[in-house]
Amino acid sequence: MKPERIIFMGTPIFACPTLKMLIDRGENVIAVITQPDRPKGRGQQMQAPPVKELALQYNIPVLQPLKVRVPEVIEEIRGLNPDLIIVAAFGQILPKALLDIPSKGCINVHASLLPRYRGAAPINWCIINGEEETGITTMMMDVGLDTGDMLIKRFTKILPEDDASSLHDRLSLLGAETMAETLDLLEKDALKPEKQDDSLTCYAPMLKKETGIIDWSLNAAGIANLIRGVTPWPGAQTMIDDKVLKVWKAHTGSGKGSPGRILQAGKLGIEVACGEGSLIIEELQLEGKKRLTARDFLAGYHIAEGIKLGGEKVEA
RNA sequence: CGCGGGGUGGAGCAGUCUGGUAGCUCGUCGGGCUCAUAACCCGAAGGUCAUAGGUUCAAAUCCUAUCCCCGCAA
Repeated sequence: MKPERIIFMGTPIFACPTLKMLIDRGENVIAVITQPDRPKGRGQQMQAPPVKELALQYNIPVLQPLKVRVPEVIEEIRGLNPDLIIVAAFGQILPKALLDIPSKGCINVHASLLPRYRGAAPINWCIINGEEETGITTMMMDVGLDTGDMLIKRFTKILPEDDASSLHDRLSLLGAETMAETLDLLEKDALKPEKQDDSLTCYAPMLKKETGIIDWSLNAAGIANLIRGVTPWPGAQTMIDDKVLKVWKAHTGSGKGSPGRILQAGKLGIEVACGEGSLIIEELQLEGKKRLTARDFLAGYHIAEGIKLGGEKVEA
C-alpha cells in the first residue's frame, strides 16, 4: 500500500536529496519538521536549516519545534495524521510516543553500514578509522540510537582521495536512492526487516573541535585518515609558532624524525615527521588567513630551521 | 551591534606604530650555463597600496565612512 500522508524530518544538507526524492516521485509530503533557525556564522545571522529552505520552495508546511519530545509537539504531529514518517539526519531523538503515531512506522536513512557506526557522525569516523567501504542503511526506527531493524543496505567504496565532504555528498545521494528503493518495497509490502547484531556495533559520536587536533606521535597513515575524516569540519589542526594551523590536505611520506619536526619544505609540500613515517602537507591555512597550497604558503611564510609543529595551545 | 585578523605588481607576504624613492620569496617574459632539467646565473616587464572623503608641503602609512575576505565562536 502506498502511504497516503508522509511527514519528513531532517535538518542539514545531507537530508535534502532524500526530501527532494520524495517530492520528485510525487509523494504526499504533508509536512516537514526541522530544527529551529539558529544564529550562525560570523555576525550571528539567523539561518534556516537547508531542509527548511527546500521545503519552502515547494510550499510544504514547515514545523520547527525546539524539542520534538514535548507533549504539545507530539499532539500536533498526531493531529496531522501521518501514516509514515521519514527521517534523515534530523538531529533529535524521537520518543516512543512519536514513533508510535504513523501506522507504517518511522523509517530512517543512516549513513553507515549498520550495525557499525551508530550515532551522529558515521561518515567522519569511517574515514578516521581507515575503513575502505561504507554505505547507507535504511531502518525501522525504534527508541534506541540507530538500533532499529534494518531494511536495505547500499555500499560505496571509500576512495583514498575522499574526505568527509566528498563522501558526505556521495552518501547523501545514495541515501536518497536507498530510501526510494525502500519506499518501492514498502508499497509492495515486501520489506524484510532484519535485526541488528548488537555485538558488532560501534559508536560514531558527534565530532568535537578537539577531534581534529593532530597528534604527531601517531603513525602517518592514521594522521592522514584523521585529516580526511575531519575535513571540512571541524578541520585538522596543529600549531606553528604558537598560531593555529589548519591542515586541509596531506599525504604520507617516508621521512623520519622527531614527531612534529618539519623535515623539509618545498614546492611539493611541507614534510612533517610523525611517530611512524611522515606526512607531506599539500594545503593548509594559518589562523585568520586563507586556505593555501604549501607552495603559496611558503612564498610568504618563512619557516625557521628545525621547528616543530604541535604544542600546547588548544582552541576551546 | 558576539570576539579577532586582513585587503600592497599574476600568487603569498613585509613595509603602517615613528608620514618623505614600492620591498621580499615566487611566478611570468628575455638571455646565459648545461647532454639535460622542475636546478643554477644574468636581466626585464608588471602596482590607481580595497573604495570614497578628510588632515598635511607630502599619505600604503594618520582620521572618518563604506565594500569585500578570513580565523574563533555556534
